[in-house]
Amino acid sequence: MSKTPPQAPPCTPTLPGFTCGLDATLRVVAGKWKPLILYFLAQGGPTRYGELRRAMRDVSDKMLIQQLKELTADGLVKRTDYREVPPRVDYALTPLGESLAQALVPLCTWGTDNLAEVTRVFARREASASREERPASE
Amino acid sequence: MSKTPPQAPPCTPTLPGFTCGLDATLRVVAGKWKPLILYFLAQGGPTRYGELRRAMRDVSDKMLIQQLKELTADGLVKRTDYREVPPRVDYALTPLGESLAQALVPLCTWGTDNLAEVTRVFARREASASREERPASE
DNA sequence: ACAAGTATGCACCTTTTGGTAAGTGCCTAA
DNA sequence: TTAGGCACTTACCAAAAGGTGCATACTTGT
Repeated sequence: MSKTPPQAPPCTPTLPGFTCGLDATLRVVAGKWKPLILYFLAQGGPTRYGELRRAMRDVSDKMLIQQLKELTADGLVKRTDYREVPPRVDYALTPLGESLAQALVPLCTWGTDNLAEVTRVFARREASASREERPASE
Repeated sequence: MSKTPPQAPPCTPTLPGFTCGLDATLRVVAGKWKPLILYFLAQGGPTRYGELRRAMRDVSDKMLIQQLKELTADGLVKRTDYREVPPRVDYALTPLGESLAQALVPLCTWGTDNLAEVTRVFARREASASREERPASE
């Protein structure tokens, strides 16, 4: 028995509109930046918009704002607008958001632990990607 | 200065091409079906293509095949082709894939635990979505 | 006066993603 | 003979995701 399905994890099938709990979660955190935002907020505590923005490089204003809005609407983060003269706003996790951030920790750990393999994977992907673009030799 | 990161979780910043471990992981499992596939394989052991297909309703051949291909190329699942007359192929997790599946467990748990909230979230999303489509009343 | 920073909003556009439908080759059941 | 299942493959398309850049309203710094 080389592979023994260890034990049935809590992936209850036949839920309302979801395939399973994982499916439900994934739909909530779908979006290029949401998990990162959650995780970021989980580490630094309440954070101002600009800080977040600078911390997560490669994110555009539009995207960050949009994702923050959704997370807020979904009750995962709380937005505080101090209604000051130069605008000041900060974002913090709600309890719900915090619990989700906790659930993300193993993924982060996995990524760090297997960074070597992941890096190789991406090297391969990009290699084949560029091969497709230039069918003719270098 | 004012902001003290409480304790540094395993989200090592300044990695090769990734923001952090979480970022790395997310890029590997990006794709509407990948986490589900991994999770599914983690539960059921080696599975034939058709079984997977039927189990994950709402997935098209194109998508399932494509994602399985990528997962295979990325070393997360192993494809076994029995080269039989009516084609027979099955898929199983590699050790790497298995470890990633483990890391997904908390997400699944979160989803099941917070199913009520998640469901509400989606109800709200769809409500506002339809409101946008039909600016004028129902 | 002018640039810059603050937190957004908005219009426009490209890229990516995902879906549909058809086809392939081979075999079995009716 | 026709139908259907298997495990895909391909071409074509629509929708979603995401990016750029400009605008806002106000203040501070030069």
